[in-house]
Amino acid sequence: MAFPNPYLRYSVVEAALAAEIGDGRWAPGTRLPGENALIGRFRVSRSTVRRAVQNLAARGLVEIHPGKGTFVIR
Amino acid sequence: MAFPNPYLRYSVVEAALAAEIGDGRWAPGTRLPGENALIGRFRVSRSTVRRAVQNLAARGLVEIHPGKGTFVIR
DNA sequence: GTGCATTTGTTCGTATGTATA
DNA sequence: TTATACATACGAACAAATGCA
Repeated sequence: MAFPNPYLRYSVVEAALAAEIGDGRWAPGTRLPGENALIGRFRVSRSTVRRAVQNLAARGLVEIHPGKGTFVIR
Repeated sequence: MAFPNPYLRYSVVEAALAAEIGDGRWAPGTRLPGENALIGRFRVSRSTVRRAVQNLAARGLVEIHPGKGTFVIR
């Protein structure tokens, strides 16, 4: 398929976070909510949150720092 | 069936790992590569890897420890 | 220096849905 | 219909890195 299925949970989470980063809801350098917070907010599992965040990292939107958190790049 | 079909993917993975254990590539007590590593190495799905490894466990070649890994017995 | 809490990393367990032969 | 195989998704446990009191 050419386009990712928008109903895939990790895609939903990823898109929501990417949109908020694009909107400037989080300034560059700020920390994203942690995995537990995202789990609560999106009502998904940790693995789903992790997949979404790792996709954002692969897209260059965030940087993940183990033990510290995930930070917005731009 | 008396003999497993060698073209079944899980049998291929199972046989490869069993051969490597028999060859001593992994000493007893060492940890096998995790499921994700085997997925990448054999280019199969997680369920296929899991089936292969569980067959090895049923044969007494490995011991599976959830949250830790899979370890060679002999 | 020690211990604890927080956060991300890793690994296996399980269930479900889809596609294929 | 059954068996294989893949992907998604949830959960649990263990582990490592970090920061702070």
